[in-house]
Order: sequence, then C-alpha cells, then structure tokens
Amino acid sequence: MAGELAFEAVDLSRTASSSDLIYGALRDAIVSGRLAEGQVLRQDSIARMFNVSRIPVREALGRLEAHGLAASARYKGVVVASMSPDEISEIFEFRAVLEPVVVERAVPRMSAADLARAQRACDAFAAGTDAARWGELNRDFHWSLYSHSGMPYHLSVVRNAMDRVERYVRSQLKLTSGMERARADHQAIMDACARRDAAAAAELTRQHILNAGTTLVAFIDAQKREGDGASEGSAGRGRRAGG
Amino acid sequence: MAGELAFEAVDLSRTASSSDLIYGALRDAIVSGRLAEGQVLRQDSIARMFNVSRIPVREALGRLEAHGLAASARYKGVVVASMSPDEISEIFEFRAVLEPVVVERAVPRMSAADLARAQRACDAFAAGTDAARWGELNRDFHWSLYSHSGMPYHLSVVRNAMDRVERYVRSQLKLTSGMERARADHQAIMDACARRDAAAAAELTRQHILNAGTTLVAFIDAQKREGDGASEGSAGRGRRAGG
DNA sequence: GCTTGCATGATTGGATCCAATATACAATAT
DNA sequence: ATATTGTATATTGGATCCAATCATGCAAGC
Repeated sequence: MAGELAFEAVDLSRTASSSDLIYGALRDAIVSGRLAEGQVLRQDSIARMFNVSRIPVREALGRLEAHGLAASARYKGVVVASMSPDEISEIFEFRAVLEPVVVERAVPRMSAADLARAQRACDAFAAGTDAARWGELNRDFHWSLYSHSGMPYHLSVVRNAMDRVERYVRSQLKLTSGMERARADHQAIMDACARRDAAAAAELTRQHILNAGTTLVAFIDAQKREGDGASEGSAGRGRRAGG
Repeated sequence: MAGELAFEAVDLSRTASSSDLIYGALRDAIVSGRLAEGQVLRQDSIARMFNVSRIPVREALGRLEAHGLAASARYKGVVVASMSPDEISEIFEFRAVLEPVVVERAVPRMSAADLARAQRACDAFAAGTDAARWGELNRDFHWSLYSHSGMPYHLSVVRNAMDRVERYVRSQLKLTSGMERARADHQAIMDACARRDAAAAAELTRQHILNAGTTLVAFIDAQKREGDGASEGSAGRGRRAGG
C-alpha cells in the first residue's frame, strides 16, 4: 500500500488548471486593489496576457462572479465589483458576528507553538513599515487566530467576506492613522488568547471589527464628499483608473 | 423617454444565458436531493439534455463548484458534493449563529402585511400533507421572516448555507416525526415576531436551528449505522443511484 | 497467480470558429 | 443644430474541433 511509504503524496487530481491559475491571479489582483473597482475585464486581453484562449478566461470570470468579486451583464462584459458604503458596512457587521465565534472556538485549541506563531504575526503587523503590506499582515494575524478553530465552513465564509472588503481596508490603513488603534486591538486580542480567555478574545474581536468597520465607512464617506466637492468644478473627472 | 411608457420594462442585460439556466436547473436538482450525492455529472449527457454544447455546461458546473454544491477533479469529472455528519453539523452551528441575527433585525421592520404573509407560510407548513413539499414549505417560512432584514449579504450567505443542507433536512422531515417539533417551534417564533419581541424571536430561532441540527445529525448517524450493518453481509451494495 | 506494459475508448480541458449583441459613429431628416 | 436612424466594429456567448488525460481490458513476463 502506498499509504505507508516515506514520501509526501499529493492529490494529482487536484492540480491547477489554466482557469484555476487565471482565477487566482485575477482574484488576488481584485482583492489587493490592484484592479480598480468598475474596471472592465475583457476576455480577449486577459487571454492574451496568459497566452491562452478565451475559454479558461471565461470560466475564471464566472467563478469570480460566483464569489461576488465581479459583476457581469450579458453581452456587455464583466467588471470588478464595487461596493457601496452600506454594503461595506454590512460586511463588517457580518464579520463582527462570525469572527468572534471562530476565535472563541479556536482559543482552547491553540497550542503554545500556535500562540507563538500568532504573536509573531501580531508583531510583524505592529512592526511593519511598508504600508503596502499592512493589509496583508493584518489579515495574516487574524487568520493565525482563526485557523485552529476546526470550523472549515466558517473559515471559508469569513475568508470570502474578508476578500470583499480587503481593498478598502488596505486603502484606509495606508491613508489614515488607524494603524495605531489596530496595533493595540491586536495585542489585546492576542493577550486574551494567551491567557486562554476565549470569551474575552471573542468580545475584543467583535469590538475590533465593529470599530474598524465604522472607521472605514467614515473614511470612505469623507473621501467621497471630498471627491464630490472637487469634481463639481471640473465635469467628467469622476473616472479614475482607465484601461 | 421609455421610463414613462405604459408597459413593464425589464433589464435585458440581466436576462439568463444558457449557462444560467443550466446552473439553475442543476442547482435545484442538487439542493432538492433529486440528484444523489456523489452522482457524477457528465458534461456530454447534460449538454444533450439541454440541447447545447458542452461549453455552457462547463460554466454551469464551474459555478456549482464555486458555490460548494459540487466537487471536481481535473480530467475526472464533477460530482454532486456530499457532506459528512461533521460538516452538516457545522453548517447548522453556522446557521444558528447567523439566522438569529437576521430575524432580530427583521422583526422591527416587518409590516402587518408582512407578518400576515409569514403566518400564512407558517400555516402552510403546519398544514402541509405532501411530505415531498415539507422541505420547501419549511424554507418558505424561514425566508418569509428573514427577507425583511435589509441585510442582503447576510441573506445570500444564509441561502447558501441552507442550500447545502436542504437535501438532508428534506430526507429527515420525510422519514421522522421531526415535523411536530418543527411546527411548534415555528409558531413560537412567529408569535414572538407578532408581538415584536425581536430578542425572543432570535433566541427561539437559534434553539430551533440547533435542535434541528442535532436531530438531523443523530438521524443520519443512525441511518449510517443501520446501512453499515445491513451491507456487511452483501459486499458491493453500497452504490445506489446509477446512470 | 500476480504484477507490469500497452492498446483502446471515454472524458475532460482548451483552441478555433461562428452567431448574437452591444457600442461608436456616420448619415439623414426635421 | 439636434435628434433619429443606419452601419461598422468590438465583444461576448456558444458550437465545433483537437489534444491531454484517465479508466479499462488484455496480453506478456516473472
């Protein structure tokens, strides 16, 4: 039997197809914010970038849409999904419901090594100097706490919710001083986990997410008002990221 | 302008494509349980059923997979997703977290007419004689309470969670006396909504879902043990739904 | 008897081609 | 001059075709 052999086996039937790779690349680009919201995703140009035909591109775009990261209109095309402040706000409410449940379950399951890893992620975020990576580090930290929950479905849903707002979180972290608050929140959550106080970790997580959400939405509203005011004098300046 | 004309206009850019229709049909068949779990979904045979080529079928299958209703292996094919008791249990835990939040938000937003409609759905479930429709009526009732929450993202996530376990709920409702308990639970939730006690409605919903989950998992475990015992005598009888 | 190697058919993944639709722009009428 | 209509091009949705991979069966060798 192969099960007893001394090498690592991988499930070859799960290897990535072209459309998997394209999906992953587009997904990362959208989540990270490198693709602006509303940006149209032309099948042909993407196909040329990856040196493939449009077929795998279409499958990738379909999956993006299924995950809510893109929106399509028949015969018109697919565009990067955009979210209204209300929608962003709802996502944070949603996360504030789920993520505490996940940490609470994870805390008693974390080993000392797990805690050490989480603390390292926490430190990495706190020490991060590259603003472009704050979003990534922020996510790493939260994920280091959640991943031991033993709740794979919850995690997949949380991951999707995070994906949808990640771009906005990043833009905010770069442009505001929300970092300070985030650093303190993270360490408080981390401490609660370390002293095995699951309920406290959950409540702190809830507060952290709710606060991050309201701060972010306020930031976006302010940005929007500012943008509106500026563009009132010069018509047709609304569009930002062209082709 | 067309906006003032006397006929109903529809957004043609949102009309369904072939793959949309195929996706919907497959989705319904899976959710309702008409397609057995593990059943392989051959592109060719599905394409022939719908009189189309395999292209739209593949897109539909890809979306099924993205929604977790099917699983695929490269070059092997797509199969209807199956869930372990643990996974089913997790989905119910998940629903028990989210759905109370949704009803709680919906209660103060329901008009008298909304409440009447919900009560009708509740009655329809209680009065239902056709076991095959219980699952549907059950879902209608819950949905009649949730749909006024004004939380579209929460609803979409709840809908997906419901979809994944619907088949099992149906099989259980048909074969056990869980109906009685469900009837009572539903009316209790309904009453709490009618007297505008959002917190009670939420808590009752939580209890209802948790109870339904544990009952269902126990039922499945029992079925499984029974099946194992029976098949020990006749090898190779595990497969059920062929062709 | 058991394993190995290979040939064959079935099935999927992807490329290419065609039809349906939308968008941009020129032509026309009022 | 402006609004409407017709036409050309770009783009998507789907059909058909080809290549890569998998599953199965059978023969050969130990």
